[in-house]
Amino acid sequence: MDIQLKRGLLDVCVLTAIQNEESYGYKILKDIKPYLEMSESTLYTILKRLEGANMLTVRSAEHEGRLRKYYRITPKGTKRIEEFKKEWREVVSIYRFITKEDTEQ
Amino acid sequence: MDIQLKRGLLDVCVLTAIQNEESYGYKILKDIKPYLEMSESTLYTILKRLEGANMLTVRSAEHEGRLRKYYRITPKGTKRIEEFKKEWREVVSIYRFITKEDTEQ
DNA sequence: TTCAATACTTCGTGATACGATGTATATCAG
DNA sequence: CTGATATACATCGTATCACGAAGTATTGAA
Repeated sequence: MDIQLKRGLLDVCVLTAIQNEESYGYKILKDIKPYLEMSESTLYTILKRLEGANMLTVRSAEHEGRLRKYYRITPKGTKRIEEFKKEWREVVSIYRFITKEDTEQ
Repeated sequence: MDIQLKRGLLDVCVLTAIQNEESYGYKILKDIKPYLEMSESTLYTILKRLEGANMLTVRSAEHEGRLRKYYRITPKGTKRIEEFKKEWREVVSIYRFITKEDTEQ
């Protein structure tokens, strides 16, 4: 899938993945992959960014000898998802513009 | 509208605007604006990029004392639009992932 | 012991949208 | 005549960002 087209979806996908219960990097990646290909470096970059924007909080915990960082969504993160849904209407109207102009169908 | 969300739509919008008949920068901008806010510098950057990618061709012509550059779509440009439409299905499936996870509705 | 899976990190790079700024002409109101 | 607005295109610098590459470290199965 075209990178540019992904860009507006990545952040919201990550927030969605931790929306109902806290999760950790590796699991988030697995959960998202069936819908959207995302590399590890991309995910951890996004998690840092979302943390910086106060859209999620982090806690570290040890799980079977390995470090895990659990991410939990904040109200600001939830708000971000809601805003995305509102903007989606605009996206659909742009999609209609693109398909409407196609007289060849 | 969020810049990131725009990114995958801009190129295709511009191609759509010249899909049925050749057009020029200023007119393309006006045609697209009702659907999607785009600055002049962005448009001309995109037109250059699409020209470099052989998705459109350019011819210069004088119109009432002013220079105009007319842009015409190429088969490669048309193909780009078609590919976008195919990718759209993936985008919709991602949108469903985002809304489906929302148990609060 | 070698490999895959789990788990997170950092660095560098290329792509790109956009604001700011500039050039130039036509038109129209005052 | 003057100033503002619309038309029309161009360039530069910057900030954002996705990603590949490479690295660290543990567990468990072949």
